[in-house]
Amino acid sequence: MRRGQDGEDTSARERILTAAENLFSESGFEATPTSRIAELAGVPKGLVHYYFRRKADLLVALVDRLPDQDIRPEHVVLAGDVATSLRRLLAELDRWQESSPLLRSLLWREADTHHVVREALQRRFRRLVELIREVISAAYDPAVRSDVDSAAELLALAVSYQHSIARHASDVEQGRVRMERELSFIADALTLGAGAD
Amino acid sequence: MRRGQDGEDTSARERILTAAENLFSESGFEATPTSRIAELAGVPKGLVHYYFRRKADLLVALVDRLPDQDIRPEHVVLAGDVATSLRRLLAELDRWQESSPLLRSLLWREADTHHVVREALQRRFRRLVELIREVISAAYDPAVRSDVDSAAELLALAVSYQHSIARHASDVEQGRVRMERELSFIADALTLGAGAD
Amino acid sequence: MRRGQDGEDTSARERILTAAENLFSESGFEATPTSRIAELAGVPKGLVHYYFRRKADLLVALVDRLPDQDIRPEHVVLAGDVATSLRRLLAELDRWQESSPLLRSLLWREADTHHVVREALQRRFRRLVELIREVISAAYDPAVRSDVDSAAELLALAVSYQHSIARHASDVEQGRVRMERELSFIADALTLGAGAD
Amino acid sequence: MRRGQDGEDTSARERILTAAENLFSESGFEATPTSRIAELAGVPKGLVHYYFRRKADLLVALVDRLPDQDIRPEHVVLAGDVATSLRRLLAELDRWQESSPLLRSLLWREADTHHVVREALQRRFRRLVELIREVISAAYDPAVRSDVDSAAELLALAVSYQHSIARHASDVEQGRVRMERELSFIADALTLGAGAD
DNA sequence: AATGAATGAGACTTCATTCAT
DNA sequence: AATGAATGAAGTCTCATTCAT
Repeated sequence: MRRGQDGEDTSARERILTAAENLFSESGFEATPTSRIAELAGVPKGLVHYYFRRKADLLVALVDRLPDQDIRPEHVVLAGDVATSLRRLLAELDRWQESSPLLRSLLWREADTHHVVREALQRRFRRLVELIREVISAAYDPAVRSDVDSAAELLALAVSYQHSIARHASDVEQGRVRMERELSFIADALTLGAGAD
Repeated sequence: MRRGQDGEDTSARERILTAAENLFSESGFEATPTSRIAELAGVPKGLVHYYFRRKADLLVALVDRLPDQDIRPEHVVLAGDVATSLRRLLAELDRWQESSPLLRSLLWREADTHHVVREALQRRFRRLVELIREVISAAYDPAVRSDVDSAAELLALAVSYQHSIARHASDVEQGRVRMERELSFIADALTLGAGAD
Repeated sequence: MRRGQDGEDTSARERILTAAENLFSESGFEATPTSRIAELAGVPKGLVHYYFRRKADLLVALVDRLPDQDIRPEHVVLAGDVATSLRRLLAELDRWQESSPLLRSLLWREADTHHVVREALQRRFRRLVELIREVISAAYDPAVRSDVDSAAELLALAVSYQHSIARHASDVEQGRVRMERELSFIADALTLGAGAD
Repeated sequence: MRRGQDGEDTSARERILTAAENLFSESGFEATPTSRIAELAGVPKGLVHYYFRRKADLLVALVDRLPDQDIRPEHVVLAGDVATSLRRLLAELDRWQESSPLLRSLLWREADTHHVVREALQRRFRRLVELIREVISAAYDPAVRSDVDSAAELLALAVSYQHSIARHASDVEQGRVRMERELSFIADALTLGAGAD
């Protein structure tokens, strides 16, 4: 089952986690039996509990496995153009989240009852706000501090909320349009706010 | 049936729904046994299923029972003062949501797997956006249409999101502060945007 | 609900029994909830138990309601022609059973566990054998007694068994053909047997 | 798993099936709780559903387990003596059915509602008719074809019906006598029929 | 290391039956 | 006489988890 160092044939443990991620996202943690995880991962039922003694351990491992948000602000910032900078950041985030269907719903879902998840979620949200704030600051020098914070939070909300309001194929494009409008609104607000000072 | 004489003593059916609302909010739909609902409502287990054949019917009934958002924009709008108008609207919303712990988490949680809930949630979100938009429009005449839409959506997100990021007692105040900042940001943006046209 | 003396609108009690008869025949006694009986009869659930305190009482009442086998041998016998006489008897029986879907399956089904039913079934089978025997005897004088008995039983079996082997529309005709052949066989046997003595 | 050393101690799965067979025969499928099956088999309740996900699967497995009717006509036929040949066949069948209390009642009982059972029953009945027909044909050459068919069917009915009319110990002997009479009747009919041709 | 049989607690649900009205 | 709310026992089935191998 295991390959030399980073073989194509992912390890059983990894396949279990991926199966769990998909099923949890689809039906929620409680409604997903470990047997279905084993089935989807193509491993015997016993192996799931061999690697993860309790079902909740899967959640913990899933959170640990979340990819680090390694976007460097420098790579997306276009000095003097807040709107474009933010647009590039969002594109980057999109690519990065694509790999994890988990993020879009599971995290928000289970945050209420699993504190491991809640903490991860809060951490990630804070990091997201920070990232946006950095991009705005870098792209737009004279910004008033408090303005930047609010703008960052609002945009972070817009990004995060994608998952609940717009969940089905048909709504994705609509969600994108909405976010573009909101991004413009915020960017304009910042620019004008500065000019008005 | 269990009324004393003033009919104030809520009916068994109602007690069951309230128990379900609280327990679902606390632990989620799947993780809440109907037996615990019966227990909390103080009724025999069979009665829960007498009124609600399947467990999911409780969710449907809960959604049906959601109080109508009967806030009239006229009551909160102060002409010419967008920020204050919005503040008054939010205060109104707060009072109105207070009665339903359900709203703050359950709806968002179960929207993924229960389409009845998802639809209700979307309906409510649309209504919320609309309400905010109306208040902004009423308070601030020369507003450019598209600006208003984005502003309304962003604020609606901020209001709605309350539930996930800031869930525990200690965070409530913090959330309120954040929302006040965001509200100001949006109101300023609108005012300035108009001036800049 | 009740009409004067024998009005068209059958009494609630009768409607319940008919509903029970149909549902029991279809799904068996155990698998039929009294609630579905009430539903089919168009009466409130409570009324079923008002008339029949225990569910098993329905079975008893159903057995009591079985129409008496009031076929008079004289009416079907053609002296000297056993085969035709039996054919006419079977036609008569057919008409008589038509009214009771119950007979064709329920009785046999529940005989094992409900002695009321078993006794009724045995009574009816004995009466059937007797009837056939009488017809044969009347149509065919010199018959040897033991022969007649066997012939009667065999034909009774053929008649009774209709219900299990041939149950669906398509098989009914086939069943009729089979019975006609068996009837002829038996009639021939009797005739020849006599001649051979 | 529970084998001592000689593998004679039947497996848990087998014990469950045997328990189900007995209880179903006794009280019918619907009226038998899986818990009582577990109890009689001496296994925990969960194990019944581990092997047979749904209760109806027990019925399917029971039908699959039915012993094949491997009686070879050659072994019972005495050329030229139809009655004796048939008597020997019936004796053979008796011995073979002895092992399965199931056959005598359950199959007929549940055929109405479980098509798996109905199909098995029909298959077995056809096979029984065929077997009898073969024995008659082998023992009695000049037989007219249609006669043989009817005779075979009638005797098959007599054999099969044993289960309902004569169910209790006291009736068994009586049933045997009846069948002997019917067998003789049929055998005579065939012999005479041939002579009369 | 890995597996699948085994377990038992407990979930949802159905239902005959009772009873106040 | 008639009803439908109410009850609780019991049924089927699921599932996380353990364990011998």
